[in-house]
Amino acid sequence: MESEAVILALAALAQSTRLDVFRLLVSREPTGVPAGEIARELAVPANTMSAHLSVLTRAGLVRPERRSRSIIYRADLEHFRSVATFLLKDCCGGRPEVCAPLIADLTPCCPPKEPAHG
Amino acid sequence: MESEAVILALAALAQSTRLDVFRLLVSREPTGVPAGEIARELAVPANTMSAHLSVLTRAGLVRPERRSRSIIYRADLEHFRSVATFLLKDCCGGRPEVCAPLIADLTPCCPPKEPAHG
DNA sequence: TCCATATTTCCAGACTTATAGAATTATTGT
DNA sequence: ACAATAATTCTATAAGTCTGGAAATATGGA
Repeated sequence: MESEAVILALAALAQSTRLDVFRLLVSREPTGVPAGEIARELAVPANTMSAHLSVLTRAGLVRPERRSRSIIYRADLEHFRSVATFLLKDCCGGRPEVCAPLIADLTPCCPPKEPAHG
Repeated sequence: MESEAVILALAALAQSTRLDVFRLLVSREPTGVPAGEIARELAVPANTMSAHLSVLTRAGLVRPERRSRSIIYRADLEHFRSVATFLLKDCCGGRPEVCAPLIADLTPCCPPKEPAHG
């Protein structure tokens, strides 16, 4: 991942409406949400929301797909993960003491795949 | 962590000079680097750099400490980690399939503490 | 006190972002 | 073709950011 792409993603998320949109779309994976409904749920005018969705799309964090009259937006979790990876490796490279507690913190919600016996 | 604080941190890192500063300071932990040297190494005028350092400081990502005539800046890795945790739990809550590969990706560089026998 | 060093604050200009009204485009049904 | 629905683009305004020259502030040494 290029640092230019990371900056684009960080800038996209560094705005409260857009952070809310991204969280909403993550919570609605894998179904996605039409643009109008996003605007309604977050109480933002449709055209303003359209501008925000365009920023998130350019940043690669969401992807639009037309379905009949609606345009369904979905979070691109792969892209988000690669941004997070860049950030953490940047920080972690040579400094395990930083990421180890983060992994410890994350593991309870994301258990590494195990054979089902416990 | 408040989402307001996260937005501040994301905005601070969403700028190439500041991302470079943060990376530099992470690589120079725990010694830190004086403001003037940061400016020199990144080829940015001192007053411009001062503005960027102020943004990073307000965001909680770095901390200044005066030592004689110099002001030494250090990365605040704890704060950075709590930003990363917020972002990933936001994404991860209920969706282990997102963070599991990230943990897998991170683990080689940040081995969980083990008794020394390997 | 006077000077040099290190950094910040003040200020202004250029640029970018956030917002939303009005108009436009795309799709579907009658 | 016409109307209704869904979303975007056009446009303008207000607000915020980035940059760096000039001035100001803090520190330490002679």
